[in-house]
Amino acid sequence: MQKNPVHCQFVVALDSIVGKWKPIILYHLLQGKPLRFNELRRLLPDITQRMLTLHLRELEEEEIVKRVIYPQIPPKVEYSITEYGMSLSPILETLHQWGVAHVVRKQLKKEKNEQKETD
Amino acid sequence: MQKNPVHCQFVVALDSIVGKWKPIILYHLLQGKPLRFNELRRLLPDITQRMLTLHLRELEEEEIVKRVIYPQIPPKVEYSITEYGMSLSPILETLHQWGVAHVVRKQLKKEKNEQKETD
DNA sequence: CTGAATCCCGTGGGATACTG
DNA sequence: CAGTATCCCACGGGATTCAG
Repeated sequence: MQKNPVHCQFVVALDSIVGKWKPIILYHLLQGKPLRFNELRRLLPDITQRMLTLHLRELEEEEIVKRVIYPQIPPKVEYSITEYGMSLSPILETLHQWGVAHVVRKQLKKEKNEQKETD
Repeated sequence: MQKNPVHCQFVVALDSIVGKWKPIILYHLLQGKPLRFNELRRLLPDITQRMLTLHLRELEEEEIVKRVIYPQIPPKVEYSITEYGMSLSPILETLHQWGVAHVVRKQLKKEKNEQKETD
């Protein structure tokens, strides 16, 4: 191992971001408002409880997300982005912009192909 | 599907970048010089032929990487970054920087913990 | 409400051998 | 040299059930 050129550490960053639901979780938390477990669930209708907790735990582990437990019945837990997690904001923004452009590009290409077929 | 808020398209970008070896492949190709198949293999000592071809095919599919075949014996194939692929450069750079910082941060934390233990 | 525990499956990726 | 073709396995992720 450790053969990665030091100049190539995006993998590290990717590890923190990758996971089927992490991006969208981060997206919602980056809105700023702390969200309860079930609020997140509602925002991600297709996620299972299991995956939501797993991903949140991982993000918490890396101090990207903060978990606050209010000791009361019924339980209340709030998740929010940490200050450190905020540092991801610009890179997610960049990724987002590229993503949008990429989608547009693909779409244009598709239309061109369909154009050809009707020729 | 299609429930992703339009404002959250980093997934698209991530798809183009993610894959065990894609980042490092891109890193090498972004150096600018076209590389032959076996040159890439030598640069990624642990990758299998299979995975190298698979990842290159995927990158080619998205027009991030260009594949040029020189019809000769023995065969010669060169891979290079496309102009479009170059547009990934800034986001990889950003990811890289964050990755480095993240590693440093983790290291510092680890040292702090070890410090505590010796108290 | 916020989880943890099980069980299960598809697929990304590895090892190895073969080919024009 | 630059790949395919097979076979195989680990693991990320899903469905479902139980619990404080």
